[in-house]
Amino acid sequence: MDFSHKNSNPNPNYTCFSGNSDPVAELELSDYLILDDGFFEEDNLSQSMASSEKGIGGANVVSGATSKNTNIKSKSEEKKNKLELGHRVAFRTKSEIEVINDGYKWRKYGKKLVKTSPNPRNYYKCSSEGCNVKKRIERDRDDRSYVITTYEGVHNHDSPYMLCYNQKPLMAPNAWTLPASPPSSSST
DNA sequence: CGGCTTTGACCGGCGC
DNA sequence: GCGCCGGTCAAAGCCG
Repeated sequence: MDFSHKNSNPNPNYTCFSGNSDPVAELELSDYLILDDGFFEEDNLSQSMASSEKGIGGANVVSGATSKNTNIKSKSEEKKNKLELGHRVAFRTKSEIEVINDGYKWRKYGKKLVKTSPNPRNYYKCSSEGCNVKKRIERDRDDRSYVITTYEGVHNHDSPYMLCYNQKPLMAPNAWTLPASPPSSSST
């Protein structure tokens, strides 16, 4: 697996976390799935995950769905973007905490109790300006010690941790704080 | 005071 | 056409 893509999906085992009492160190990545084009039925998430445990590591990171960097003008517009992006990734991690620190800054915008799971599903958006990536977090309905995280979209900026990692040997306490504008290194 | 979380309401899609 | 369900919005409250 290659997690080193600049703009690709977040890696739970991020290097920069080390030495900062990071929660990630307490979890283990159990499964990693690509949900591009939505071939994956969320309703079967747990079951598919469980079965996939027989052979972990077969998924490849699919990059190339460059973010449209669209400002949301309406719900329909957003849904359209979602369809255009069509770039989803889900993975299951064994963790006591639900919010996996993946190096990006997320803002919670919703919480919903869904039929497919006894556990509430939490909705997060990337709080970085212009970045329209979303993620859903819910506990595995079969094994609540696992957290299922689904990412939707691709970040059009580097992770704050990445910046930190590139600039400093140690992470500043407020490393979350992003510069006013995304780094110019983002794809154009 | 600013940013974030919480939570109920609302909206659109889908199945019956 | 109706009801259900998932996803999102937005106001209010909380916290640093």
